[in-house]
Amino acid sequence: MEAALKAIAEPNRRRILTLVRDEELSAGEIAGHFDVTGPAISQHLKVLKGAGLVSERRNGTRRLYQARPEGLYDLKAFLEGFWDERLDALKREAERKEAKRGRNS
Amino acid sequence: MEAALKAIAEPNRRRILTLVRDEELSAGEIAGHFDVTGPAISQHLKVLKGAGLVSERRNGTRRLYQARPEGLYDLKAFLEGFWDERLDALKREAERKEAKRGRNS
DNA sequence: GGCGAACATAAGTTGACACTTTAGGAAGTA
DNA sequence: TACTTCCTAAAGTGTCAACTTATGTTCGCC
Repeated sequence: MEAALKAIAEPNRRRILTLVRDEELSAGEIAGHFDVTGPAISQHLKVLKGAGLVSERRNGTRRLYQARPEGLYDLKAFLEGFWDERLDALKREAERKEAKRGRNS
Repeated sequence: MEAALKAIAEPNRRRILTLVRDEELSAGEIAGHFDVTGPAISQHLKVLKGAGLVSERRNGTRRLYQARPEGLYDLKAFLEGFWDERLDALKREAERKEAKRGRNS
């Protein structure tokens, strides 16, 4: 999760991710959407791939990338868990107070 | 969302966030769980507060912090949207191919 | 084999950031 | 007021990461 989090913390990488979410694009096509140089995009793609957020497929001299939503699964689970367990804690707290009030009445 | 993402990309800040998720803790109590110095924790708390991930409440000479799950809402929505729209795109793609097959048969 | 296209990798620069030590401010206590 | 506690603010330092230009590397084509 750490790697995925670091990866999507960078705005350009989030943009790349949305670009290749629905369609497979080559590195050059991706780079065409940005102001930075090709190598910069290449490095970003490497980070995204290392984090498991994109897949790479070679086709001749080109490399095609596409999003891999499973790579975000752990992060999604972490966030949802954060909510759920927080709600559970609040619930337990409320029940504890309720029980205390019952004893005092 | 950007700020929240950068904030939780740092491991120590994630640990802080889980520490104050269910109970309100003072800056000193939080710092007690880490090896780094107090000021370092203070800076992390500042970042978390700036991102809307924790609330701060003063009580005498102490400052009490607690997680604010709403601060993660945008990020959660982004991740869920990433899945949902991706699935929609795949569905549309499948339907398009299905229609094409129908015409050719 | 030679050549160009599409990318990746290498090397170097710059800015951000997580940390440190030092100093300052606000609240409680004698 | 003086003193202590708790914490933040300021200033400095080392490391990392995002970018640049320059240099491979791999593939298709003549």
